[in-house]
Amino acid sequence: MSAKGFLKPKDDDFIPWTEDKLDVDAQKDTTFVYNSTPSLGLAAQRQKLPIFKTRDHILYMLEQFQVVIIVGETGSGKSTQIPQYLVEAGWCQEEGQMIGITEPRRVAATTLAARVAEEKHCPMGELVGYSIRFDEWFDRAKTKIKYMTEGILVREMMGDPLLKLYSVIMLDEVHERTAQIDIIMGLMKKILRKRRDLRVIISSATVDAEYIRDFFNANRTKDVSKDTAAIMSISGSNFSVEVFYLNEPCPNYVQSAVETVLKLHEREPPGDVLVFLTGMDEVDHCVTLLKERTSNKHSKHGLKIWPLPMYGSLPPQDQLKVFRPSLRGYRKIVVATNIAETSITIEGIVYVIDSGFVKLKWYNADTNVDALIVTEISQASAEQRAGRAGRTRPGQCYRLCREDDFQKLPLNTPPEMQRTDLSTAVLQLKALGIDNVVRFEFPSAPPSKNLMASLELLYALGAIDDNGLLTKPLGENMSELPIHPTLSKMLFSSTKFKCSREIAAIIAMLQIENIFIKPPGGQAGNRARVMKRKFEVAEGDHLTLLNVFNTYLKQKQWDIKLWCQQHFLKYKGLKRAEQLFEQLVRTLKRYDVPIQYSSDMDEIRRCIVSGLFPNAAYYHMSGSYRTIRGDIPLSVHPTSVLYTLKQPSWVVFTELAHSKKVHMKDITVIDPTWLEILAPHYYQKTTLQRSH
DNA sequence: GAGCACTGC
Repeated sequence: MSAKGFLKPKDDDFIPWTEDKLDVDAQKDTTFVYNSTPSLGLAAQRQKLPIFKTRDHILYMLEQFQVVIIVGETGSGKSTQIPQYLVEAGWCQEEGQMIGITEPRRVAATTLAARVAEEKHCPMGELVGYSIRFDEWFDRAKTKIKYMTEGILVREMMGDPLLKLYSVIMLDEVHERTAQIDIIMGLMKKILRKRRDLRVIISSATVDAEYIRDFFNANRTKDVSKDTAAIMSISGSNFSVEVFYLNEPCPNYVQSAVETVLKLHEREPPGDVLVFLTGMDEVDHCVTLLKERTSNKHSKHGLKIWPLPMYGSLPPQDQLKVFRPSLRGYRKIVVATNIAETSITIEGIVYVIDSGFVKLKWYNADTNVDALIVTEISQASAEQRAGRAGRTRPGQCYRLCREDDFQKLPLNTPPEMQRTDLSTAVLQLKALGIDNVVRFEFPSAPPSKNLMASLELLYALGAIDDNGLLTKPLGENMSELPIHPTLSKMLFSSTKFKCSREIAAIIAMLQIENIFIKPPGGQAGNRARVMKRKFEVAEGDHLTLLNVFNTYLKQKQWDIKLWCQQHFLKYKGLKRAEQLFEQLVRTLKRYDVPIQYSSDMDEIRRCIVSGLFPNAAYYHMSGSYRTIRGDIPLSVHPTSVLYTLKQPSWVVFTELAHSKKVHMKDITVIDPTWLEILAPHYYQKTTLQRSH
């Protein structure tokens, strides 16, 4: 059955291996006692889920252990069922106590809450509720099951350090190891020492279960009966997936993916295909190649192929196409970025082709910013991708590498904490009472170089003092805002420049990427360029964004969607910017910062420098920019308004994007004397003169 | 001449 060029691995259906391993471990830790309480009032449908037979087991484990790590595949129903079991078993009987469940994504929090509310036949926000930014639906008196995003729980910890509102916290999808979940786990370990009654359920899908158990296990003796954390596993309802490898390493995975699609298409029975590549360019290229190679060609099953791209920046109407079932006589080939690994699920996929690569954020301590780098995926990630083939029936996964090389891949993707800019996380930890972040028990310690760089930045911004303590009020106020510290500094210094309203607007706009729609080439492309030019100002991108935002607000009376369309602006993006803007204004008011309108563009630019001064660059005689500190060569990003204008001598930027070159994004033209005045502690006059 | 995916009182 296997397509040519692929070797069948030794009896290696990928699903059972984690499970077997973990089951053995769980058995070692404890003797299971099943109590036989009859489960009353449960819908028959719920009882059919694979998790149901382990219901009593889970409840038993929770009585024995403070922390229970549950390893289960998607489709086991753990995210919807466990909270209900807990309520049924009386874990929320105490007045006002709840079960809290964290999710890494907003959609997960809302859709899970909706499903559980439906199963419980209750209106949303009563017994079952959710809380995500800008949208919450729960009742302090009635809600017993609350789904939320991870960030929300971190915020709640700032006001309720022992999480007294909760009797059980369930952390879902912990294997994704977001920065927020690592903060939560580190703090949770401290909370558990103080609150013996609190229980934590950790749901994870991969091999890091043992690592997490050891992290939480408070038992330092050899006597396993004293363990406080244990693992149990739940089988899912996924079908088996047969895995194939290449005989020879492949030099070009896009090309190899195309060939694999074509071979598979000719030989294998009907069923849709999902191809994993790393970025938009590769996806578009692959789709083009597939279309070229297969015009009018039918497979032996009489099928034609229907290639579709899928990535985050694709217009929503095009994204929706991948969810449509294949037309009769067609085999759907979805060519996607990592978006299809966890964020979206496409039904009907039977074949997965995995390039083995992904673009990941990596912090660069030299430039002080995150860069996107094409990286080999981990084995765990590869399993997750393969699993996408087994959702409706047994599937196949073709890995575009040799099996030997696959075995050499890291088991897990490094947690976000070890890869990305830590300044926001460090500021949050300080606000959560962790004065010495170097000694904080991170589930996985970040590189100390990165930690030091973030402390240095926070110090330069004035958020922490000589002792590393949060300054009052600046550092404390900054930690409350869900934005990068350079931006929150900018916001709080806006009082001095009497332009808080405009700075809030600029920051809100910076949170939305690609506010300008770029139609694919031709006449529309030209019109879009003309429209964009209407908003552009020579001072740079920040003031251009302010211009767009202000003009948008003025249009409000009229048909705003049409206006956005005519000006090639994303209506949804602007709508969200407006929401963010209002939230920032509310926060400012809470701190008694007056909301001041300003039309003094120089003052606004000075205020921008007061936060972005660490990201300053000058025009070098070599014809490109250089960072003032470190002398790293930089270019203007093609989306910047400065790209087509005469290159100014001095700029500050918000972000860097690494591709072939390092590009500055969202730039403002500055006067170098502002750096001397606004950041004398950071730049010495001599450095600036040398650069000039 | 260029954009993995998320998130946040």
